[in-house]
Order: sequence, then structure tokens, then C-alpha cells
Amino acid sequence: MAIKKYTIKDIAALSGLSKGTVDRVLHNRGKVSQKALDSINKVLKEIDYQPNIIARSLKKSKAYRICLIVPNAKTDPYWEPCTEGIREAFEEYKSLGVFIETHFYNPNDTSSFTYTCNKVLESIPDAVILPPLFYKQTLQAIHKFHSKKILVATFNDKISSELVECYVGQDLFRSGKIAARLLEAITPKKSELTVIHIDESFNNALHMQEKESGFRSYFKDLKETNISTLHIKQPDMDKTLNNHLSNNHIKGLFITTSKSFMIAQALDRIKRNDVKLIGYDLLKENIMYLKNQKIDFLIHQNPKQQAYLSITHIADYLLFNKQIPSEKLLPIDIINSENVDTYF
Amino acid sequence: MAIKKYTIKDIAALSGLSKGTVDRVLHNRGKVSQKALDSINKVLKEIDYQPNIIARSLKKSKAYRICLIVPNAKTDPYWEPCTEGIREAFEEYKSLGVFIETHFYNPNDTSSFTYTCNKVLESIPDAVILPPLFYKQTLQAIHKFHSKKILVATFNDKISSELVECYVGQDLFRSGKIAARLLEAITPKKSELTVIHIDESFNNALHMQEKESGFRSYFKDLKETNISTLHIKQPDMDKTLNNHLSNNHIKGLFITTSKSFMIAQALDRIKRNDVKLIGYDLLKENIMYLKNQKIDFLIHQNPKQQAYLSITHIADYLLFNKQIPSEKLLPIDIINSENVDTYF
DNA sequence: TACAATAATGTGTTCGAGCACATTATTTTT
DNA sequence: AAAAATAATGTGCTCGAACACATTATTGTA
Repeated sequence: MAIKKYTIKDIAALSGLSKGTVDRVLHNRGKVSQKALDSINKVLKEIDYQPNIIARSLKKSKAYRICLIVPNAKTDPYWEPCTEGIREAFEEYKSLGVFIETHFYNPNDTSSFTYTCNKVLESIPDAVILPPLFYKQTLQAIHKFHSKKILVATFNDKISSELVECYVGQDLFRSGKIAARLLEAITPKKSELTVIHIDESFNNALHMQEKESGFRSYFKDLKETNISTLHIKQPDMDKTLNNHLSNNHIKGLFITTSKSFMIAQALDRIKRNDVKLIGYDLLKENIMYLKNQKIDFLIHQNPKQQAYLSITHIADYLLFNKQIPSEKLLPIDIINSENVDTYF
Repeated sequence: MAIKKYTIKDIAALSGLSKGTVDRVLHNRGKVSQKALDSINKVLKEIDYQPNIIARSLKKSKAYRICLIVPNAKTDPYWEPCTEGIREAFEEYKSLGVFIETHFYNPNDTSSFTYTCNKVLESIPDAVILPPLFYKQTLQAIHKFHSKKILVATFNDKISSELVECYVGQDLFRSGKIAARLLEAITPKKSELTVIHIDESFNNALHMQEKESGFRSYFKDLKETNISTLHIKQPDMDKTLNNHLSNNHIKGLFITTSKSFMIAQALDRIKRNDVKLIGYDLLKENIMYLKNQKIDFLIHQNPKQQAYLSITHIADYLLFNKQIPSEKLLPIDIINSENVDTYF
């Protein structure tokens, strides 16, 4: 194993040529005689040269700007940890000359999204990273960014477009299956189970559908398990829920969004503690009910890590020309009352 | 927010002094008049200067050597992923001039460990990273390394010593509690449960004890749950297990090592499929039984990530003078048949 | 006041890669 | 064979931080 760190200068000395010629060989710039090429290649074969990416990066030294366009956490607390991931990436890269800006918009308002995108577009950053909440508007924005040669990366939700360099997220179908396996494990055999969509805004419809099909696919071959779907809207949550539970023998609920604490609250109010609950995301309220054991499991979508990784992939590409993975699927963490604290 | 990347030269120009003086102020080297100090500090307050760590690192440019001393994966497959984490770190840092060497030893032979340590010691690397399997021998080795000014980091198991710069691992007590919560969730109330230690070599005794106390602590206030402990040795596994299960009404087993597949196999042989199983680690055999649902949950100790992180912490310190966390506790992942694939 | 002693400040080089430009070697053209 | 054209090779500067060394300014002392 080579301990020595070889430089272009070393190769030049070993081959009896100058660093200029070595450089031409390394980058295939031509203007090199066969003889010189051979002797340099011979040296290269012997020593396993690794260009010093620090020196390379210093030479290219340039300030980069990466803009994140994310929903306001005040409107939907799901996005809160996201900000923390951005902050960590910012701290890590600021001294490397990568400047990260976060632009918030109101997730209940498509025009707020479009407005923010245009504002970012005008400032012409090197890259834009965003979770594609609104399909149509996001595609339009992506095209605009692309036409200005701005890199685009997405996280949390996948959008099909070759103009997106990188997607960081989870396999939602699979996370539905995981929920299914968990509910199966903690409820008696032949239980009736219900998938609940809390449905204030319909933006998240795509996630929900994928999660539900994953959930149902798990039970496909188990005819004994009866699965129903329930759409619940905020005002009459207690009534809808009570109705549903009274008319069936439901033993477990799978809530497809981060709002499972609302169901836990409702169950408290209608005094039904005999139902198992599985939901998503480590919101404060969810964790409270998890520790109470009123929620049995949470599935961790890890928005913080999603934001962090999408930034680092882009930044490492800009700085060190590292390859960007076109798709990075994160592990799907199962959280209960006892391991939740280890994720902070 | 500052978009510009300020350099020492910029500060020099802004303060009307030379880069030498700015440098002296930045590093508190003295030999600077009050007047110069003030005007430079004034500029520093205004612009939030971030030294370019790439340039800094290039200046210090030096080849570093980090040696890992780990058990041979052929003897204990638990350590296999570890090698993969080392490989990834190696790939990431080789072009930065950090050379990572792995030295294997036989975990069933303390003299093999000591021999390897001495070999490494002679080569005087910049840092050594190892999981402290043998308490006494490891402490001795750590002292020797320290006396030669070699940094020491540990992972997987904690050893108390101020000479260790960094420890990456998990809270084993807590992982026992997690297992407890999981078994509670999948077994009927008032079940009898058993902690199983598979005990070929007694090296792992410390882990096992911590895991068991965590497990028991969870049930401390639940008098109804009866917990027994079973030490099983390889040859008469079937008999011991059958005996124990016949004389009690055991509903769940918690195996404190990565060998839970052996229990699953034994249960198959003695035809007991009515017992829930929780074990550790994503070994191939364990995953097979997990997917069969003969093992219900595995707890992921993430040796790969442990090795990877302990290396990156040390390397980032050597290269960029980043602070080393004295202790890094990893999340404790709960694995079932459905999410296991997302961890690879 | 002159001159040393010390304090304060400035200058120049290094790290390794990358590229513009200068120089030298070889071939082509007249 | 000499001049011109082109190919091949070498040199020198840059990126930003760090530090050795050189220079200038300000004291103190005879």
C-alpha cells in the first residue's frame, strides 16, 4: 500500500518530463509525443496517483450559492427539522465558500410557491433544492431553472424529470408495507385494520396513495385481514372516528401523515384505548403520545437528513466534482417509545 | 447574508494593513499595535470572516496514517460490515492524503490482539482506531499508543480512559429497553419472557450484561411480567432450550448477541413456533429468519457506520482541525422483515 | 543628537493543481 | 539550406492561509 502522497511534480521527476506535460497527459489535452505519453503512463501505472482534491479545489476557488425553497414550518411543522438540516449543512460548507440560502413559502398557497421560485430564479444561484409539493408548478419552475443552467435537486417527494440531478427521499410504498408488518405484529390475527387519511389539504395525496397501496399490498395474500380506508376532515373527526370504530371491530389504525397525534387525541376524547396506532414523523405531539404508548410506532421520514444530504451532494459536486447520485433512498426507521430519543 | 467570500487579503485591504499583520491578529501572535488591532477587529466584526479551510489544509499538506485494529470477520461475521465502512472512508480520504490501514486479529486469542497492537505501534501511525474487546490488554495498548503521541479512538464498545479521544457506539442499556418494549408489544400481557445469552466465548459479557439490565429495567414496575435468564452453550442448545420452554410458559425470547439465528434454527428443530424472537445485528442468517418471520425484530448496531464515523472524525480532525466529539451515540435502529432492505 | 534595541509592519515563499504563455524541437515549405 | 510553420515541452503565475524573514517605525540609552 502506497503511503507516499504523489504529486504532479513527483510524476514529472520520475518520468523526466515537466509538470506541464504530465498535466496534459492527465487531462488528455494532446500535444504530447508518443514517447512522453508512454513514459508518463508507465509511471502512472506504478504509483497510483490520486490528484489532491484540496489543491484542485483551491485552484478553482469560487463562491457558490445554493438556494433551498421549502414550506414554512409555521404552517406545517413537518418541515421544522428540515431547517435544522439546512443549518448544519450551512455551517459545514460556509468556510468552503458555499453559501446556502433558505426561501420559505406558504404550502397552502401555490402562488406563494411560484412567487418564491421566480424570486430565486432572478438571483441566479448555482443550484436550487426543493421538495416538489405542487406537481405542475414545480415542473414549470424546474424548466425555468434548467434554462438558466441552475442545477435542480429534490427531496422528500419524487417528481419525474430528467432535469432533476438528484432526489433524496424514501420509498413510500415500502413504508406502507412496514406499517402493515408492524400492525400485524401488535394486533391479534384476523384483525380489521383501517388506513386513515387526514385530509385538510389534498396536496399530500400522492404520498398517501403510495403509502396505502404499500400497506394493502402487504396483506394481499392474507384474505383474513380486512382493511378499510377512512378520510377524516378536521371538524368532525371525533364523530367520523367514533362511527367507524363502533360499526366495525377495528384493532389497528395506520395514519398516512404526520398528524397521528390528532387521532390519538380523538381516541382519548371518545375513550377508545383498545386500538393500536401507527403514524409518521417525529413531531413533538407525536412523540408525546408515543411515549404514553397511545401511539405504538412512528415511521421516521427523516426530513432533516433528506435536506442535509441533498445539500451535501450538490455542494460536493460543485466543490470537488464528486458524482451526484441520481436517487438516494434513505433507510426507513421504525420508532417506538424507547428508541425515539436516540434519533436526536 | 454575506455572499462574498472574504480572504485575509480583503481584510488587509479594508483595514489598510498588510496580510502579515492581519494574520498575527487572527492567531493572537502579538507584535501588533493597539491601533492596528482595533482597526482589524473592526473589519472582522463587520464582515464575518471564515478562513478558507481548503487553503489552510493545503498549506499544512501532509500525509496521515490511520490504523484500524479489528477482529477478523472470518472468525466473527459481526465485523464484516465494519470492513465496508473502512473501505468507504478509505475511498473518501485517500485523495486527501489520509491513508487508512486495517489490521486484523483473531478475537478468540488475546495474544493475537496484543501482537497486532505492537506491530501497529512500531509503525507509529497518526491515529489508531479499535473496538476494545479485551479490557486489560486494550488499556495497556492505549497507554502505549498515547506515549508515542498516537491518537486513539474506539467504537462498538466503550472503555473508560481519558486517553481515548473519541468513542462511537450505542447505548446498550437502552437497546435492551427497546427490545423489552418490542417484546411487550408483540406478546400477550403477563407473558413470561427470557433473556438468552449465547456464550461460547465470554468476551462479550459486558455488552450482554448491559443489554440484560436495560431489558429488565423496562419491566421493573410491571410485576406481572416474569423474566428469566438462560445461558446457552453451542453443543446442547436444543436440549437446554426445549427444557426451558417446556417447564415454563415462555412467549418471547431476547437474544443478546448477533447469534439469534441459532435460536431460530433450534426452535425450528424442536418445533416451537409459538415464541417471539428479538435479536441483534443484520447478519445474513438473521435476515433470512427475519424475512421468514421466525425472528420478529432485530436491533441494528450498525458496525459499518460506527467504523466509518470513527474514521471520519479522526480524519477531519487531522485535516481540518475539526473538533472531535468525545462520545457519539448512534441511533438504535429497529429492523423488521419489511424495512431491513432499506438499510443496505 | 546619534545609535542601538525592540516593536511593529510588510514581503515573499510554500502547499498541489491547472492553465496561460514562453521556449525549444521538429517538420514543412520555399 | 534557410525560413516558416507547427508540434512538443517547459516555465511561471494563481488560488488563500501560514509562517519565516526582511524592512520600517518607535522607543530607550549614551
